[in-house]
Amino acid sequence: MDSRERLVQAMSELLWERGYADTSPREVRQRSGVGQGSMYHHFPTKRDLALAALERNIADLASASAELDGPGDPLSRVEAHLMRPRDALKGCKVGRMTQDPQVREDPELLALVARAFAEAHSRWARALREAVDAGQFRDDVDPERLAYTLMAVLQGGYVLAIAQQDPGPFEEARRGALDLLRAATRPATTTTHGGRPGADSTRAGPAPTSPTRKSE
Amino acid sequence: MDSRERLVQAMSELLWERGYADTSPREVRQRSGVGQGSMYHHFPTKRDLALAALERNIADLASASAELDGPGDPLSRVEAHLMRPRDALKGCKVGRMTQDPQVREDPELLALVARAFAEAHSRWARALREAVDAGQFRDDVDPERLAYTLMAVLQGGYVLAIAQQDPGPFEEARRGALDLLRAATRPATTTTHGGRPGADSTRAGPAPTSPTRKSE
DNA sequence: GTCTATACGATGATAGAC
DNA sequence: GTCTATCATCGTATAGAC
Repeated sequence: MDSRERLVQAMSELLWERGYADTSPREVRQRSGVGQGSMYHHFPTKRDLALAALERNIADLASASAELDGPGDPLSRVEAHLMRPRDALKGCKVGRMTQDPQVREDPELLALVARAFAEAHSRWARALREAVDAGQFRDDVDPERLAYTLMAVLQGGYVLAIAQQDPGPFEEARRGALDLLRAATRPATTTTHGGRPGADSTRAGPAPTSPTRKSE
Repeated sequence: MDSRERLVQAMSELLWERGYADTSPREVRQRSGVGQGSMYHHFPTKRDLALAALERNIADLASASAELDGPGDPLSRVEAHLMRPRDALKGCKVGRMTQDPQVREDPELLALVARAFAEAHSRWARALREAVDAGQFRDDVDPERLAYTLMAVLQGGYVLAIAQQDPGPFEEARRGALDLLRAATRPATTTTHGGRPGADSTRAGPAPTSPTRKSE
């Protein structure tokens, strides 16, 4: 692995762990094992390195959220992506950037973050719209709005988990969102299950796709 | 206003705006107008000042969330607190601390944040439990879990808003949560569904609402 | 590309006079 | 309590040799 790659890798990790403002070139050099001269040869400023590292982190995030576009029925994809295993105490590589004062002040860094979230939103919204169109949700569900809600549950779940130093609140927060989502699904053929929603982990079977039209 | 108070006030604002790690004693002095000698007389270290300022910010937050315990029916209190006017682009005074690397590394600062969130959670959960007990929700709603979900929507909504530099995503995220909440309220009249214990309790909440759409 | 040496302002204080 | 002076270290580079 060459120096440039090691620098980007180290900075990507540090952006995740410590953010931008409180990460010094010194830490990057120590973690990467790259010397002073090499570092400033490849990246004239700390900010240039951060740009490259942030792009890397954003690409990671985008590839994870690609499962929203995957095969299977749309509601299952949404539920699966919501409940996908995540390290709550590490938080979101990209979401963290929004809390960094020096990122907020830097239009170029902020624009990358804005773009990443806009793309994530559009993936969530598309899957949700497909679910509505397939009759999996009550047809008064607004997919774009709900997409923001689910993204917020994840981003905010990280905040709660870090505050308590415990992944529990994150897991509960998204589980509660899943419960609510299911309350907004269109009634399936026979809903006689009596327990509280949430005993099962993810629903993978074919959707309750009843093509009945709205009755209001 | 004396020097001590001006210092705490300035630091409280800076913690909110820039966090802890990236706020320097110099900035505090400039904003407060207090001199070097005075500052270190009142607060031997930056951290001591931050402790006082964070306690102040936490108290502010607690007094805001007191409306969850207020008069009125519980579901209305929950909805009102969820939708209370908030400056999305400023974010949460306390939630922001969870993203500050130097706060995360400091057990005492982190403990204050943990305690603040634990208390907020218990207020949300109590109001939600009252709503369930009053028959305002489907009785399979888990109040503690839902409390985390709603807190996460707010905390995460700030992240989305800051990322886009637009309060819109925050407003949509919480509005979507409100829509889902209402989908989980107990229907007004009994459905064709078998008798549930307590299904005859008086309803105090809003109509058997369906989620409202964005373009209502 | 990588190394060592150097620079200069900012950070987070401490010392001691008034 | 407040002031000014001083300080060691860090952050963020730049210069120039190899």
